[in-house]
Amino acid sequence: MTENDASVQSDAVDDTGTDHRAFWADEVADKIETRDPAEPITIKGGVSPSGVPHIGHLNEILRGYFVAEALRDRGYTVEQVFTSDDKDRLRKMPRTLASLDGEIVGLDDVDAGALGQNLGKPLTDIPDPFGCCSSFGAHQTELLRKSAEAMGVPINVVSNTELYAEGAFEAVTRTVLEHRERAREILTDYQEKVDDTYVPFIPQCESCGHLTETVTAIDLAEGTVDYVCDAVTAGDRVIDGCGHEGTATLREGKLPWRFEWPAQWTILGVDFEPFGKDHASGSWPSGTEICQELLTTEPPVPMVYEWFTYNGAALSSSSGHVITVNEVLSMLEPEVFRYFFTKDPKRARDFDVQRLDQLVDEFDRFESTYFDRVDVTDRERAIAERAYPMVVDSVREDRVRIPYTFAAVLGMTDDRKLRASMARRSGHLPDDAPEWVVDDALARVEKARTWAVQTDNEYNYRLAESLPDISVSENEAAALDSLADFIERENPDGETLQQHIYDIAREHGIEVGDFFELGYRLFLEQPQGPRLGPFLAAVSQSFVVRRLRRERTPME
RNA sequence: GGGCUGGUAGCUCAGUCUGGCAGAGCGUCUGGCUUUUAACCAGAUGGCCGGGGGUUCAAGUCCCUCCCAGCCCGCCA
Repeated sequence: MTENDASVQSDAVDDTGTDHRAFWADEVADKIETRDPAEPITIKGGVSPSGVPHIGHLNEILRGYFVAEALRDRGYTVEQVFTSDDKDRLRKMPRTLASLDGEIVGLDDVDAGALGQNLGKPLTDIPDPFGCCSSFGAHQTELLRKSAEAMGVPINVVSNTELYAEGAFEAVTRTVLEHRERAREILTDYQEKVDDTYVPFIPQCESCGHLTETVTAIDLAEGTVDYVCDAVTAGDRVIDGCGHEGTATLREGKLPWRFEWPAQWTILGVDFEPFGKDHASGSWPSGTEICQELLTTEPPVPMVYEWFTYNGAALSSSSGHVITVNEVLSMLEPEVFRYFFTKDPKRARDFDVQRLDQLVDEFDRFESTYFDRVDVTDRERAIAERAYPMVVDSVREDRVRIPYTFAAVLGMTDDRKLRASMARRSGHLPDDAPEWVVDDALARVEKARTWAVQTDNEYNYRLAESLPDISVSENEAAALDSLADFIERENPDGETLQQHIYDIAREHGIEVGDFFELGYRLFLEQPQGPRLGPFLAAVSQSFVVRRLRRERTPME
């Protein structure tokens, strides 16, 4: 995230002398570098902000981020821009929406009519159903901006609508219309339904505000097109036009996506852009051809990324199967989620919430690799050396990570002191750790706790703050008292205590399993739990003793 | 139908561009005093590298072919 330590700059040139790079972002950076780009180097991403922004959209930001960092590390000035393609038409109702604080809501909870009555218009010409932004498009763009911010990626968010309004597209639009014959020819190689009537400009009806497609005349001298506001098809449905016949300037409308994308490259001078596999065999090749033949500019260095799935199924804004950046960051530290994006973009990846612990463990290992604390392959080391500094806010070797599942266990109490002391007593936090290390380590507890609650998995315990209502036999009572005495007297470590629990159970003729269960019920109000000895050893001694004696004193 | 991208251990994935002993983590199993108890440690287990064919001294890796999944070839991104 910050300046890299010069000592870890890795040229990653292997001993065969070829320029194979361990980290994919360096391979991309190589390609950009060989084109001798003007500074600042421009890296772009972008989405049409019509549904709830989800973690898949983050590819457009994070993939570029790592390339940007790789280039910055080589001394280049890099600007990362993100176009919100907010002049796009709203073509159907999203199933869910998100408030500015990332809360997902159904259509019932907002002024859905604001959207429904405005199908066919640009997103930025539709009122915000939440009423908080200047338009629905602005609201959606703000969500994306906040996602990038939450991920700690500095990007310049550019509104497409504003680019049109300030005339940034005008020259390119003119060029495209001048060469509309050639434009049509190019497109027919990629799309079947491009016919003689195709015009690469979509005017906006001055009467109803819809983006319409029936252009009847083009006057380039005047810089206008005439149109009829006919119905347009959007997906499987038809959006009616108002029938108005009018004239639009080249700013009063937009380019079709296939032209808009290369136009953005040209206007913004884009050197690199990552895109999803949906573009790979469609708008990317047509876009490059349009760039080179019509606009006589060079398309950016491309990179295709595979899509994520979420809990095994495709992410889909329209169906509502989404997980937002906010939701992820309630369960993961930002650096862990950034780490997720360092993995090979060409690989389809599932974001599996049930197994977030695995991702976090992997991150911890990645961190340990950087600090040379684990035995790994050369390749793993090379990637960690390169990518780790880009992933964390600052490189600090004395940082301590509590294992994620154990952090979830610590979430059994809300008491910060108790969390810290349990972490210390269990050996996951050094006694002399400075305050910032403790804060940092414990930051994971809330995240892991949220994960445990959300997935309701086996780490979702709650420390019973008051004495659970359970009955114990005389025999069991004696055993519990004896255990309490032992703990009070010996202050044993976890393993000693674990051993002693067995001994006491046997001494009192209680089934070992039953005695453990009793212990779990007493402390967790559940029949099972973590290894009881180490667990009780980690909790405050006086609390444990009182609880074992079934005293109704409040927790300290 | 045509094209693009993937398919490696039970799971998550490295390794494929540039051919050289099939890898890691997790899980599982076993052990850690007479002990089922989710956090620890040690060891072990784990594979038709999607199938088949070819090139090569040597193929997970290169070539051909087939199967499976996703995407594009309408709109939109």
